[in-house]
Amino acid sequence: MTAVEPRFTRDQPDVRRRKLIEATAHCLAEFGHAGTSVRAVAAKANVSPGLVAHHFKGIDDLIVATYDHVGAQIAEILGAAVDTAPDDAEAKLRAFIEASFKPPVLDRDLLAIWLSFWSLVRRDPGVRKVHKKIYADYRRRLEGLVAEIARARRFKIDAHLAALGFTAMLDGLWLELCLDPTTFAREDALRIAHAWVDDLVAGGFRALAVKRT
Amino acid sequence: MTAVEPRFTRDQPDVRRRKLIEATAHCLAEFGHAGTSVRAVAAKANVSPGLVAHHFKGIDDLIVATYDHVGAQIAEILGAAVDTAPDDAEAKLRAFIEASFKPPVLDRDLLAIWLSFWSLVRRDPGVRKVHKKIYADYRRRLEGLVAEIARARRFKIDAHLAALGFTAMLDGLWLELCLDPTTFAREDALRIAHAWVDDLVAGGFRALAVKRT
DNA sequence: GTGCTTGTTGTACAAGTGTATAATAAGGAA
DNA sequence: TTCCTTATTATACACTTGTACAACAAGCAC
Repeated sequence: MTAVEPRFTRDQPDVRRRKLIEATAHCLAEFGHAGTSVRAVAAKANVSPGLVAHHFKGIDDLIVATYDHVGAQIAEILGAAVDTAPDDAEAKLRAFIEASFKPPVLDRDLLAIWLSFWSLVRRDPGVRKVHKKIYADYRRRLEGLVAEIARARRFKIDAHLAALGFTAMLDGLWLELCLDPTTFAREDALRIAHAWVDDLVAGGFRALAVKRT
Repeated sequence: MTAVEPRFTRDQPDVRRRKLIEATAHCLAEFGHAGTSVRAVAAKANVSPGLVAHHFKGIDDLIVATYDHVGAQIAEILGAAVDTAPDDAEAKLRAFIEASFKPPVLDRDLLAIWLSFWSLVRRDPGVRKVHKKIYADYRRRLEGLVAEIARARRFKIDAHLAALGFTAMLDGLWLELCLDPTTFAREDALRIAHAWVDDLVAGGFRALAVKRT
């Protein structure tokens, strides 16, 4: 009854790919972009280096897949926060803010993934495409909420521009908070973001009322 | 009269360091973080690889020096925009905005430097220190202008928080514009940033009036 | 001129990189 | 069971990387 345990286990391609993607995320978090190589990922996944090449074109391809995967997770978390909030555009916008500034969104490890992905955007058209899609979805959701608030409160605003600015502010706060949590706290970021909504609700940003030409 | 030209020229250490720093900036812009090695920098500077090691501890040290150098340049450009603007806080703030969204500040090459520096912040305490200093200076200038506007217009605001939010928005717009200039234009970024100032001048962001506890 | 300091080169080496390859074996199908 | 597909391993190769080192020479002091 000496069960000979197999030297390795076979996985379905998509299962193995997901495991490799998760290993890549851990490597980026632990070693950064420079320390994330095919071999490092393979070691993290307890797998031979050759297997990585069998499933992905290279380390860049793997990072793109990781961004795609993690990006979808984040979008789902933020989406869930909006969906479970009361049926009111302002409440949903505030729920979005709350979800943005707590884990797992507010997370240094996540920034590490984002940074190495951003550094690929310029050189790789495929990467650029994924980045564009994720950000477009991200902005569309906020733009819809802003437009709905304006409609309910009966004032005009260029929701597209307003959402662009709001997205940038959230992004900037998130980035700087992940980079260096000592300069200001997440409570500060929350106050700033909520104050922006206060101002929007009060009919602020009148300068953005006219549709851009 | 066959002038034997010297095989190489000797530079003062600080001169050579600056040349290497500029070569590093070019490498980061052209090849990205992954393609910026001691050898690549040396080649770009028409210098032997060994010389880089003679002046800098390694490639990371060089990137930090590059960030420090370029960061000071940018601070100077933005500072000059503020200083040459009319003696009015609002005008100065708007001049700051204008300078932020045109070259050489709005520049993909600059983002490449910033990205590779950000990716070092987490791991290296020295890098963290430089980053902290540059951002503190950056925010202090904006905070001063915001406070002056509030004083002149006789309303209360937490200038610290307001400047934090404004900085984040400028950062976010700048980042996304450098990453992908096709989604929105610099004119959009300008409108958004100026609208924020409009709102500030009109006494917006009243939610930030109370000093944080 | 002469000598000295040190910026600079060229080379060498060990370690790490991506990738290709043949050999292996896990696990489902028949 | 037997066969077959292919996920997986192990190894090898050519290349790049950071770093160390001795030799060299530019340019200043004298």
